[in-house]
Amino acid sequence: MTRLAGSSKLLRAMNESATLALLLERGTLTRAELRELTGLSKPTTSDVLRTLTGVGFATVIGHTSGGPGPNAEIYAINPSAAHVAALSIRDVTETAHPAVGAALGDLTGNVLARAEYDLEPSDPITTVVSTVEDLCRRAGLDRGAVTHVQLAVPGSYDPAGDTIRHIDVAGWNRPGLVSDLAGRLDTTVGAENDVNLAAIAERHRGVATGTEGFALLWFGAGLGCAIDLGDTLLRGVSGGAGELGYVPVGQSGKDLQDLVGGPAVLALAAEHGYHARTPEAAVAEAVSHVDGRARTPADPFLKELAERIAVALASVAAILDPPLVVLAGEVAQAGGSVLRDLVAEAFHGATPLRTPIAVTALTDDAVLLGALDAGLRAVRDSLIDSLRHALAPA
Amino acid sequence: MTRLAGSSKLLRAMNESATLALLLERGTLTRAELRELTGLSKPTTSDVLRTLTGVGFATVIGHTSGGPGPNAEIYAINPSAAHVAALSIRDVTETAHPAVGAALGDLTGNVLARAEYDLEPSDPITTVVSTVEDLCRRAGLDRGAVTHVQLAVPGSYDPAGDTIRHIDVAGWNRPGLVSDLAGRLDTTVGAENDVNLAAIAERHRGVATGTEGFALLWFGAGLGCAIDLGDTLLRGVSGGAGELGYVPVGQSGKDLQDLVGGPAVLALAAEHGYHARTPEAAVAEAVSHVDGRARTPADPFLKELAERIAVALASVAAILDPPLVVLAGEVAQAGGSVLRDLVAEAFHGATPLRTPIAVTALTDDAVLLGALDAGLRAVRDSLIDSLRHALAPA
DNA sequence: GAATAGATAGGAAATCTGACTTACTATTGC
DNA sequence: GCAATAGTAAGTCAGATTTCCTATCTATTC
Repeated sequence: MTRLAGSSKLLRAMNESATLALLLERGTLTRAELRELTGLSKPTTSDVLRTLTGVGFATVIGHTSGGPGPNAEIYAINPSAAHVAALSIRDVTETAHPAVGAALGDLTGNVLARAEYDLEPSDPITTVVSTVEDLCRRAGLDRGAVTHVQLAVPGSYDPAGDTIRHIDVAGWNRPGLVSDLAGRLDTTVGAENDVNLAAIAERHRGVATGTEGFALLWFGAGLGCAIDLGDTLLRGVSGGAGELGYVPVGQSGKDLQDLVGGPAVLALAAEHGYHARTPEAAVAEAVSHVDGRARTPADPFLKELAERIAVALASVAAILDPPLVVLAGEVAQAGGSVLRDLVAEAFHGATPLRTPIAVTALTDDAVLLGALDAGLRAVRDSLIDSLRHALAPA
Repeated sequence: MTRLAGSSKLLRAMNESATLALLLERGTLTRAELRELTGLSKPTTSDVLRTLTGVGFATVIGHTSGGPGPNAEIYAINPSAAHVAALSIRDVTETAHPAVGAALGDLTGNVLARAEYDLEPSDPITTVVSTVEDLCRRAGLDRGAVTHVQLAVPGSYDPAGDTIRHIDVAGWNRPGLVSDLAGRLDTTVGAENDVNLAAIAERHRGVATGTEGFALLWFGAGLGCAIDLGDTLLRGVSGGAGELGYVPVGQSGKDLQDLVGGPAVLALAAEHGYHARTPEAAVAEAVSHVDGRARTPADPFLKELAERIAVALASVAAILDPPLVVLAGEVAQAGGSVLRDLVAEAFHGATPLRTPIAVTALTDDAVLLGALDAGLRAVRDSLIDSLRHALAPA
C-alpha cells in the first residue's frame, strides 16, 4: 500500500533508487540492460548513472566486446561504497565474557577480514569497538569506512525498548546499549537473534535459497526456531518468536525443552550408552556407527531422537504449513541426512502433513554469515533510500 | 522494496492513487487536509480531485462552515463506485448442498442487503449467480454494479492451482471453479478460508482492532487457526496454514483434534454429565451453571476443557509469540469470559509465556462480515492501482 | 558498410511558487 | 441594531522549473 505522493524530484529519486537496487541485486549491468529493466529511456538512464557514479555508488567495471558497434560500458556497484562488520556474540556457558566471531565485508559481500576472539571480561562497548578496530586493521581499512555493525546475540532484541533480552552474558542486557554503540562507533548498529540470522544465511547460501518461505528449527545447546516469510522474518512481540522450548508436550506439564533440549538429548544418549560431553558429539558418534554398518536397522538412540524431533517439527508444520522445514544447529548438523531420513519417517508416520524436510547445508558459522548478510541488507536498504531523501548530484 | 521507475505519468498516477487511498482510509477530507497529508501543492491537489470526481470515484459531500473565508468543499469516496457481494458457503454436515449467508456492501462498507439461503442441490455456479442476483434485487441494484464477489469457504483456496481444497461440499473442489465464476459474473472473485475471514472481521470490528498482529484460534465443529501479521494473513503453502488439528500431543500419536475438536469436546461434556447435540450447547449449559452460582469452584468440565485449550494456545503462542491470541468459534463464544479466565489460568500455570488472551467480540456472523471486509479491501486495492495503470481524465 | 553505444536537442507532462479572485466572519462605527 | 470594513482562508491562474521522452546525430566496432 505505497501511497506515496510527490513532485518530479521524487521521480528522479525513485529512478535512482531503482537503478541502484538493480545493480545491487544483479551485480553488473550494462546501460542497455538497465534500460530494459527499469523501462527508462536512454538519456535518463545515462543521467541516472552519471549521478550514481558521481556520488561513488557505482563504477564502470569494464566493457563488452564482440558485437558490432562500440563496446558498451559495464556498470557495477562500487564495493568500497560501504562496509559492514558482523559480530557473533557467543555465550560461553559459565564465563561472564563472550567469545566473539567477527567478519568484515564490503558492499558486494566480499569478506575482507575474519577472526575469532576469546576476550577477557570487559564492557560490551569496549569489546565491540576493539573488535571492529581489529577487523579494520586486518583489512587495511580506516574505521570510518565501516557504515554498519551487525550483532548476532544469543537472545532477542527488542527495538522498542532498545534492549537485548534473554541474554546470559554480563552487561549485554543494559537498555540503550545498541544506540550507545551506534553513537560510539558512528555507524548504524543492528542486533538480532542468532537463530534468526542462521535462517538468513540459510536463505542466502544454504538449502533455503529461492524458497517462498521456510521454518528453521535449531537444535543445539538451546532450542530455537526462525520463521522466514520470504522477505522478512517473523519476530514475535518481544522480538523472539520461536520459543520452541515452551511448546507443551501434551498435558503432562512438560515441554519440548524436556524432549529435545540439549540436556535432554544428552540424557537420552546416555540411556543408550553414548557418553559424550555435548549432545552433538553423542549424535555424531551414533551416526558414525550407522554409516559404518550400512543398512542395518536404525540405531535406537537416533530413532528415539528422530521421533522427538518429529514432534517439534509437526507442531511447527501444522501451525505454519511452510513450504520447507530446515533442521539446523549442532545436533542436526551432526545427525546429517541419516537423522533427516529418520525424522521424515517418524514425521510421516505421525501426521498426514507432507512438509519437505532438509538439513542445513552450511558447514561454516551460519550465525556469523547470516549476520553479514543481514548487515549487508541493512546497508543496501539505507543506501537505496538515502537517494530518496537527499540527493547530491556531482 | 518498491523499486519503481517511470516518467511523469507515473507521478500523476501515484498522486492520484495516494489521494484515493487517503479518501478510502479517512472517509471524508477537505482539500486542505489532503494537501497536508499528501504534501502536494494546492493546484495539484485540485487537479487530482478534479480527475477523481470526473471518473466517479470521489464526490463533494458538503461544505465546511464557521471559520473565516470561503467554505471548503468536503470530499468523500463515492459509495456507488463499486459494490461487493460476500457469500459464506457453509458445510451443512451431511447434505450435499450448502447453506449460504450473503451480504451486499457498497464501497464505503455499508450493507445494502443481507440474506440467508438454504439452497436445493445445484451447481456451485448457479448457486452463486442466483445468490448475487437476489442480493442485487433486494438492494435495487443492477447486477453489473457488483465488481467483486468474495467467497468464504470451509476449506482452503489454492490460487496457483485455482482450486478450493479440503472442502466437503459437492462440486466445489473442481479446479477452475473460481475463474469460471469470474467469467460468468463478469467480476473479480476471491475465495478464502472461513477462519481466515473471521480473523479479518476480528481485526476490523472485533477485539483485534489496532493490534500489531494476532493469532485467532477457532473452536467449533472443526478446529482452525488464523495468523494475522498486521497487514496480511499468513497462508501456508497450500493456502491453509493453521491446521491446528494436526498439532501432535506428545508422542502418543494423538493430536489436538483428539483433544479439542468438536467430537472430543462433546465426548468430554458427556463424561461430565452434559448431554447436548453440539459442543457449543454443552459449553453454554455449563457456563450458565457457573454464572448462576457466582464464585463457586469452577465446573470440572469447563476446567478440563480450558486446560486442553491452553495446550493448543501454548503451542501457538510459543511458536509465534503473537501480541494477542483471540479465542473464537462457536465453542469459545459460548464459553465467553468464564472460559477465557479458566484458559488464562491454565495457560499461565503451564508455561512462562504471558500472551494476552481475548474472546471474540463478534456476535454476528464473523465469517460473512470478514468476507465483506476482505472483498472491500480487494476492490479498494484494485481501484487504487487501476489509477496506476490506465487513467482517463474527463 | 551495417549495427550499436552514447550524446544532444527539442518538446511534452507534471509539479511548484506566488499572485489573484472570491467568499465568509468578525469587528468597528454610527 | 444595522451596515460598512478589515481580515482570513479557499480555490484558480500564470509563469518558471524539473524531469522525462522521442528523434536525431556522431562515433565505434566487426
